[in-house]
Amino acid sequence: MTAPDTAAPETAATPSDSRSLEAGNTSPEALYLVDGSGFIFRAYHALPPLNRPDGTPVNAVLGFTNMLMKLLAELKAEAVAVIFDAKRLNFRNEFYPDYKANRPEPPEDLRPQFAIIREAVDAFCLPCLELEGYEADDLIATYARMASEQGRPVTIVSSDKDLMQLVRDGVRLMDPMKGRLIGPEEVAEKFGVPPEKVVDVQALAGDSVDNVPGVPGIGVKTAAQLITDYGDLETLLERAGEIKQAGRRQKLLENAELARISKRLVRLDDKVPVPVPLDRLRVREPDHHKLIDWLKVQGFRSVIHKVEAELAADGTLVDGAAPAPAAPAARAPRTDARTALDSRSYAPAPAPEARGDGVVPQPDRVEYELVQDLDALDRWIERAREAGTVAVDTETDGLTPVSAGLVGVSLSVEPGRACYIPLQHIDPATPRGAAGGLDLGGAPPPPPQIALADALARLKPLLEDPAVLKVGQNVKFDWQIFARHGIAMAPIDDTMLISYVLGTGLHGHGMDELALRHLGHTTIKYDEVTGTGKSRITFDRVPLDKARDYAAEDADITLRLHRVLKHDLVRQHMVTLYETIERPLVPVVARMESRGVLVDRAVLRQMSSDFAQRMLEMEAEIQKLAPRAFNVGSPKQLGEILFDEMKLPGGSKGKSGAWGTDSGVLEGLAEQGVEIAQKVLDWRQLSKLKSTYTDALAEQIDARTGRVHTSFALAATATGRLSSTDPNLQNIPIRTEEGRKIRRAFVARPGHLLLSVDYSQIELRLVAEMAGVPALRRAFHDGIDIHAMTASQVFGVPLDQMTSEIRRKAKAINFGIIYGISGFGLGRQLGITPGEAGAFIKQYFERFPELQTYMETTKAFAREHGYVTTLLGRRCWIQGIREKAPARRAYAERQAINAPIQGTAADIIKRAMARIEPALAAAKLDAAMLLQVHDELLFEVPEAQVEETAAVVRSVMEGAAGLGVPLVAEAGWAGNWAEAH
DNA sequence: TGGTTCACG
DNA sequence: GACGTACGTGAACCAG
Repeated sequence: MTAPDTAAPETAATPSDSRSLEAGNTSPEALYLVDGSGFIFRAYHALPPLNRPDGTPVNAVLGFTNMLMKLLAELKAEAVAVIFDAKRLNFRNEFYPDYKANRPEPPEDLRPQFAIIREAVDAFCLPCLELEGYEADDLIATYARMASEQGRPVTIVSSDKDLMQLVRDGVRLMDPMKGRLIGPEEVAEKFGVPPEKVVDVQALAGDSVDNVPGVPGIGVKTAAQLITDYGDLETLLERAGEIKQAGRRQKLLENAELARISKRLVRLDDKVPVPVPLDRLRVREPDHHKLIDWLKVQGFRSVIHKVEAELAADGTLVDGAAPAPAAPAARAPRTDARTALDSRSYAPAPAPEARGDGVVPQPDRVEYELVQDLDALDRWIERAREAGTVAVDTETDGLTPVSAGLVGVSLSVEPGRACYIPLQHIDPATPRGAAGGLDLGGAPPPPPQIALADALARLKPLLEDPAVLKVGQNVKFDWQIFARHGIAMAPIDDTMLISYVLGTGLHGHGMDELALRHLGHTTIKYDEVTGTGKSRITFDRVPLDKARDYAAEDADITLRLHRVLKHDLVRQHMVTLYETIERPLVPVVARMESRGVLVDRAVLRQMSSDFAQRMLEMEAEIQKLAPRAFNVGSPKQLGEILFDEMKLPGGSKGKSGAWGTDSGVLEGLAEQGVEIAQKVLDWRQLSKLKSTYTDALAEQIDARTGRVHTSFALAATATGRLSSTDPNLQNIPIRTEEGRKIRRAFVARPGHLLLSVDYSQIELRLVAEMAGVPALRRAFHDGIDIHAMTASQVFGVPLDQMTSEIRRKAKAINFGIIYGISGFGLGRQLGITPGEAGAFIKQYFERFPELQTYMETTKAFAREHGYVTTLLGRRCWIQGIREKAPARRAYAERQAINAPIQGTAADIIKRAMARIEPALAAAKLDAAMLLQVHDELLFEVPEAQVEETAAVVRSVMEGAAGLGVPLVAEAGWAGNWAEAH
């Protein structure tokens, strides 16, 4: 295929088009070459699904149209060509068939948009080019060379890094999404070599996206170093024997030919036969009737409005004749209003998991089977074995993994095809209490289903088969259910965790949300199946056909999500984090939850009644001090009493119009001798302890295990931390003496002790490491009191003259650094004015300039990419970092500062957790990990093994990161948690 | 359901 | 100079 008939620049162009050049125009005409193919995908991912009135998907078309308008309006380009890839195969495939072979087919709803996008180019009267046997990039390279030789400036509009090799003086790259210009300097920054050597670097480093092999084990950094040292690829390969590092030398010697092939793959051909002469690439005034008609067909009403508004502003009547085709400048409407595409450039970078390329062809129809006999089950197991990957989901009669009964299992091995195996269903009409297999006479018989034991006996070998990958959504739950039936599910993958790794902080990772986001599929909701509220039934009472539709869909969707997300994981280079940090944690945390922690109910009960008693007394006193009776537990009423009726000073109202009565406010009043304020504070503390801890915790003790089983959420936080719910065991009191008592109720079982090991100052150590602050690093190396050291440096007080007051200030600043410091926040913490706090911060940064640089660099990175990264490579997406409102942006910037620190600490303890179990096993120790509290791990240990266990755990924790700054873990043990610290 | 408060790291 | 604040969580309670 040559130039497509939709473009028709040859027929429309007249000799007059090139007049300005022939007339010897003094400023040579700038040429813009638009990488159309690259754009289609960017536009597709940037916009949500969108259909035109006839149902045809057009989200990529709209994105593309907006981009074209913006380009023409903002750049006032005179010469533009939009260039597309012709076909999947090109000359590169002749000598390397695998080139781009890992590129999946484009998504189904993108395919029809390719032709429409060419219509768009035509509607704007722009040349639309492609060349069979070559890629768009080759055409771009050729035109760029031709124009460059005529001394014309060239701008390549693309975000494809493969085009960076074309950059030179007079040829620049423009990233249309970010609006960033890329010249030789930026290329050198990215590749570590000047543009003309980019191909050599790429040839060595390879490219997994395009399936360019490169030399295994050599990345961009190493490649740039080698090319810089040896000058070019050929010289390097000839002299590879001289390389000192044995591994690198061997790799290069072995893979020299691969590198040469890679170079041929990545080097663009700048001498291809162009379909349209260079001087015909001109912008012409679009035919507005035609343009608007076309926009109408697409249903792009907002674009039409903009075109019309612009034409009216220009005095060009829509009804009037189109201006002469020879008009040299683009007359496309200016778009001041933010288009959908515009807004992308202000929003966070495109979601990494935005599905690129239809990895999963979505089925037109689904086939969900009810499996009620062993033959059918065996057929499914066989299919799973053949496929090597099976999505698994369990249905239970409860949400608590330690007690929920297994009701059924669903499996899927190919998109659109799944089964549900009911195992413990009962007839919906069974009277409550008659379940459980006991024949109480009146109960109707259960529906036909395979006996639980028989089914599990067949499933066990499959679920434990090392050659079959079991995929689940929140697979920790299913793992626990199966574990209770003697099945150790492995190996596993978890779509929720993959999604989390790709989009930490970007969105939720529940299945319903993921199905909608990636598959455009609305799932059947659990509530629709079981009902809600009082009339909710347990899943074992759901009629089988309904249960099948719901449960099989879960497995089906999980499998389809797995294909999409696994692919994105590779593309986003997040495989390592997922496989080394997140996935190994699933069984570890599952075991922690299943073990639970022993809580002494008697201690809690005693405390509850003690608290209740004291609260009653306090409340009586409070009422006596108040002008009238009120509800002490109501902040609203308290505020009215204190500030409206008692007219106390220092009150301020929040945005909801209510008086603030938080502890800070009450403490202020108490200091002035307001008795009621202190009493309310005391009452509140007890109220909190009683309702949130002593009462609630006692209720959470599981009837069958006698222990408390929290649930650790693996994909909940924006930084990579775990969180704990039902109950939250990560916020058990410790800071006050009264609260600390609650920890005495957390005990070890007979013959055991609780061992607590926690990282000392891990976040501050990470700051020292990541920001590279020599003074801080040295202090940690030397084991100096870090806050005192900081105080000494910032306030100029020698260590031996340090006072606790000065140290306290330095400590507050150190913490402030971790939180993304602000004068206001620090001032509030220290009880000084924001101005005074600002002066401290300034002094601090003068002493530790690396910190300020680090913070600025981090913010700039977040602004550019939309995310920040931890030391182990986790990406934390920061919403609002490009917000114009200063307050919101400042908030996002503080998050951007904090996330890499908090997130790295989270990564490190996760890695330690995964390593501790094998380390204990190797040392023949029987300790059991029970809880993780961000920088602390709690174990239940046989008394005789405590010291040895402490040593093993400390050593694993301290060695979990391998940093320059030492990590220190401290251990303590006792019969209860309060004293183990 | 949203706002407030407060427990933890 | 305005913006409205320290970062990350979850649970209980009140009030509408």
